[in-house]
Amino acid sequence: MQSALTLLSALAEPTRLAAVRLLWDGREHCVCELVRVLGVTQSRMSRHMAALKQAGIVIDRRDAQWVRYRRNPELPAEQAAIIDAVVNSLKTRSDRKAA
Amino acid sequence: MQSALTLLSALAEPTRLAAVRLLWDGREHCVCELVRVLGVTQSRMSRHMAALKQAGIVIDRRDAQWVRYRRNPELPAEQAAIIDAVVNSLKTRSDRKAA
DNA sequence: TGCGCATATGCGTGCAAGCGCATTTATGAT
DNA sequence: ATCATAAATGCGCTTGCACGCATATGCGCA
Repeated sequence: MQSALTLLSALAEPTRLAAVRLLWDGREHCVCELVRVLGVTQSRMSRHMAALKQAGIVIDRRDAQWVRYRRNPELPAEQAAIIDAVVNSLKTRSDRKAA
Repeated sequence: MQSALTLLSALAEPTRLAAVRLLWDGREHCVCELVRVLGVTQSRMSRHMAALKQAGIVIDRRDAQWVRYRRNPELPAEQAAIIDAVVNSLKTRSDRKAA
């Protein structure tokens, strides 16, 4: 049950959920981009990305002065299914841009 | 995004997640049964069930001195899909009884 | 070497969540 | 009426989380 709780806790926060939604396009995104798009402070974004990484949801890669985050390709299928369902639920109506 | 966050926050707590797993058999369960099965105090269980009800995940029904909870049949499909995925992930290996 | 951009982190603060205990409220049985 | 069982709730406490600010670290370029 622990892994499910870890996953759910990681997703149950607005900034992190928004970040996961963005990262779920399968591509890489640097922290500075997320900061710009989501309109949050840098330290806040950095910490939340560290939390998502800690939860095993994303992985990071250093690229010059940037750190690029992306969806963890080794995420177990059962957990990926949960996130897919969550992200899918965000596609509904006004959720496309609403906070 | 709010409804997804509400749902995720409700599930991201051990006692509530355990309760949801039990209730996801589709049948009714009174608080006293959950207290016994999950081994938690009565006030704790009562509050957590109130939280799940508040989140729209379950509904309750008074039956004599008991209050019977069950899965909310009117839960939107996108949200039900999330919970289904979560509950399904709990079926893996040792998660059957582990806390 | 020195500068600038990107990212991480130490620190202190405020707030919300979860808890147990005790009590109250419902309901039914004797 | 009294009592027993079930459930909810007021209260106070503790803890963990998220936050911003300031600073440190990593990296490339001039």
